[in-house]
Amino acid sequence: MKSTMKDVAVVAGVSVATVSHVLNNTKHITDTIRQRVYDAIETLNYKPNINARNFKMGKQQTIGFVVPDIANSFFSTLINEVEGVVAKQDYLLLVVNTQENPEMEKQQLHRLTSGLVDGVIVASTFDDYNMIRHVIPNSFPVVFIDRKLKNCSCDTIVISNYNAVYKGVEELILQGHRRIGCITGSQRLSTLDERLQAYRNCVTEHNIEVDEELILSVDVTKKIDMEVLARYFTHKMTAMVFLNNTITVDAFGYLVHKGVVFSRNMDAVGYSDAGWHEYAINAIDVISQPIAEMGNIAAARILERIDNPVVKKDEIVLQAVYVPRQQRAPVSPVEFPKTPIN
Amino acid sequence: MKSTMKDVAVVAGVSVATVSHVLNNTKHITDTIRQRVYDAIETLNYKPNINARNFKMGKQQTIGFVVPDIANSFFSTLINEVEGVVAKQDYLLLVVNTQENPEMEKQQLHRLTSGLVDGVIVASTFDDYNMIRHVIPNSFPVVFIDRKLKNCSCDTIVISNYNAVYKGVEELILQGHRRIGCITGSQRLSTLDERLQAYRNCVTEHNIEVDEELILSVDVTKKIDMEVLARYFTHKMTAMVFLNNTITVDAFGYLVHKGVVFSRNMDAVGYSDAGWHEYAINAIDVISQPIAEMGNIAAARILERIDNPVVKKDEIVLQAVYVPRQQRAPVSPVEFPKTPIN
DNA sequence: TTGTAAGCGTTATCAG
DNA sequence: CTGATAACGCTTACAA
Repeated sequence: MKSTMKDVAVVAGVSVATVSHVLNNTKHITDTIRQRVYDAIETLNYKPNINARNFKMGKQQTIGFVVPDIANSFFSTLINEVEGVVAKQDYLLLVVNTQENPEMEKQQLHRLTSGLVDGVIVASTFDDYNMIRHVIPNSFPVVFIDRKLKNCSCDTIVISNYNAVYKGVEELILQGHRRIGCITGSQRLSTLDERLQAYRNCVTEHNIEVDEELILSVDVTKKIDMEVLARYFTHKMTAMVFLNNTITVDAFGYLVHKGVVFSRNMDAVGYSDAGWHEYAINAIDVISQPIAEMGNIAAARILERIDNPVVKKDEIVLQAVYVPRQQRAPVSPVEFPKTPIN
Repeated sequence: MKSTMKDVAVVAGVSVATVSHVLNNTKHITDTIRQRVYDAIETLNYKPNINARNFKMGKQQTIGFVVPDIANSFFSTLINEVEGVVAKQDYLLLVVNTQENPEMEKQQLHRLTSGLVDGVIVASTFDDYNMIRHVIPNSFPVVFIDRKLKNCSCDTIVISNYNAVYKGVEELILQGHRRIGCITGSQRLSTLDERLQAYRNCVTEHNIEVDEELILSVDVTKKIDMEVLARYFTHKMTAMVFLNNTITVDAFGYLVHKGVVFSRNMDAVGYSDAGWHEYAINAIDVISQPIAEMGNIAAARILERIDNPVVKKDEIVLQAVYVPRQQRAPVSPVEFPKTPIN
């Protein structure tokens, strides 16, 4: 049977108040009594019921982090960043994984916000706050991250990739490329849409017609099917744009496997993030997102809102940056890869 | 101000008991009253305080999962598996990340087990239960996973890699390789030690002297430093063994980058897991761990222990399997890679 | 310095 | 079918 504070009090021959006070250092207690209490705790193997405490105090010292895909390195680095910050303030970060499933996200948000955590950071799969408004108590501390929701008056921290992608594509064009492929994803549209739009705009604004066959949309929660890639790469593109980290890893790996040597047979700009080895970063241009910064800001912000709840929309937009590879090897732009790709 | 059940009762003109009953479907309530309650809930925007409920019930419907490195695909796939199982039983899986830090693990275990969760699955950084015994209440439902602890009478589910690694190394030897390098990690020793031991034993038992220079130990929580790899690969090995997934990714990437073509210049056996693209799996032999099975078993087991706490050690050992690549290209065994590695 | 007792929001046991 | 009310384990005025 679990022992309670009352048991401890009895064994120590004091009152529960005293026990509570020695546990929380909230009043000065004689050393002798203090010792008696400690002894009693020891013999009873007493552990305070944190749940009773939280209930009484109305505070949990926990923060929830809702992510759509825990296996994506973008989110796992984010998690590590956030954890680093909140742990310092003695908060426990509870991570829940929605698996890109809106229904799950709703349920999990509901549970987290009804007493499990003091505040929650959400990388949502929804694009409209009205879809989840009813599961979140009014003025509950929430920070949305990575994706902006419509009709939402919560703090939101996102990364704009428009300029970076535009710059990256433009660079490819300036190198002479005309057939530039682009692989995007079908999920989390608001983030990927912006990037795809940058690609489209950049191409068009450089007087190249957008060839829809060069645009491939894949399920970013799965590995890309090799057959799909094989079919796609028959379109004789001389350069590629990969619109997120998992796409980059998969497509890059595929192409290398097929004998493509980047910077020679083909140019590419892709996403780096964690999980990447330097060899790849040196082979292609990358777009680097300020993940650490976003994590830090989100963590700081949620802590602030917990301390000081306030109904105020505050939207922070960080900028991804385009990082060209160091030594861009000379490349004959319109030349088709020497090693056939298929 | 947050509204309570009492407020709802007042607005609906009923008693708190009634409100509770309509909320929990625990007694038959007239439709009219039921509707009045629903209306009151609606107008007050009432959400039950889950914390008060949990406190009262002594049950959380949550399970904790303590992992050392959330960014490692081994653990993230495990998380997804476990989540799949427990979610079906209406449990919320709370993932906490210890970042391979024993002190953090201890604190987090302490907090989780003192009321936050009903049971906990732990991939521990400790190797001795006595180090954490005092933070876990007696007979609290715990399932250890991936790593076995000394002095521990909890359920434990591990994967034995000895046979698989032995088989893999043996295969390399049978192919004619004599200088077989091995990269291992300095953390989570009990798991990696077994694998390293398999390597050593296999080599020795085939009358090859173990060359300590061929064994490299790296920090598995970081990317492997390229300079370290460069130095290491001067030792003219003709085949490699990579003892976990992150090592495999890093070293494989490095070597490919340096122009090595696996199955031609070099043979290797490594770890696959998620996060891998097929191109790599086809290039080297892999050791495949039954991650999904481990996750499912662990989840089922913790649920069982929560329902029916029992002090009984039960140790389950799953077996990793060696999976040779399909078409092993002809390879001149002792030939040094044509492309210099450095 | 220590003890008494109220109360946090629910659930559940009784009566009505 | 519905309503009082005790109880869960703890914190915290306030009293002694």
